[in-house]
Amino acid sequence: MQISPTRFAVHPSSGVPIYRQLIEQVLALIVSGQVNPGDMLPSVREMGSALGVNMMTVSKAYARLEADGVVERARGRGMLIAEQTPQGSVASRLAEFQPVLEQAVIRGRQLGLTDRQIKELLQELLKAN
Amino acid sequence: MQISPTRFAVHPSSGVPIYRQLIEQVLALIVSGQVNPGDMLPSVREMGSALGVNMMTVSKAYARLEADGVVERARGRGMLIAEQTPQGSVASRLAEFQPVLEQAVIRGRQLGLTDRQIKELLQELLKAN
DNA sequence: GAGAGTGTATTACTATCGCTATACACTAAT
DNA sequence: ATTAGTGTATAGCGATAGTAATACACTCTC
Repeated sequence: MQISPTRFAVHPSSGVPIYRQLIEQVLALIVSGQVNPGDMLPSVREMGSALGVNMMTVSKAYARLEADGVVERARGRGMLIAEQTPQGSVASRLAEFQPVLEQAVIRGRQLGLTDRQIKELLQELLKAN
Repeated sequence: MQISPTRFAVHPSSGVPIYRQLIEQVLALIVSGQVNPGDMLPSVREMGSALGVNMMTVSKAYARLEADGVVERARGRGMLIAEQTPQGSVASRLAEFQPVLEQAVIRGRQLGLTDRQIKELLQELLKAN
């Protein structure tokens, strides 16, 4: 499937870098199952002109995603969503994930949320996706 | 209580800015109950020389914490841990927390972790602190 | 009021980041 | 081979971030 650039939107003055917004949106599309391995991302020129940003900015986002094994480059043809095959043992992936979740927990606690509120929100988020 | 500077450690070449490392560590000490409202942070000079960084770097961390209401400045005396009284309704705090947790969830999914694994890790982290 | 303890405003230097313009290299189809 | 489509290397510009040196302002104690 050809992924339409209308699936994406950036807010240049949001403080969040454009290329990072694109990365987040691609990842979100993948983990929520809206796009699948083999699907093709819009070309850097197409995406760039649709969003009003330079194609190199789009390329930078794609390059990061490729480095993380999220997409694959098909030379001369474009970028396609890769088969999502996590590397390493479950234990090592959990170890990588732990500090991420831990920071979120600290923030939640600092906001004065109860354990229960945190758990319920997680439950919702897991269900929503 | 006077908080000892030996409770802190920074890794200047870690890529994470020093002042940000300090902020994280102060927050972690608070949410885990290891320090309490009224406790005094090390002076910027003491902390700075103990960690081998400039006192202005420490001051920057303290300033951020103060702006977030985490610590209070006692002019001429030092910085002390503030009473942690979250502002705003529970709903607004949950709204603020949601994107934070959501990003963590996306990362976990991308690492190929199951909902169950994510929930169990959260459970552990909540219990640990 | 002097001294020793606080934090901070100012200034400056460096490195990195984020974005862009342009020219190049590759692939597929004609 | 040519063409039209891919992504990318390179270089440069502007802004911001991170750290530091110095001088200042405040508070408490004596």
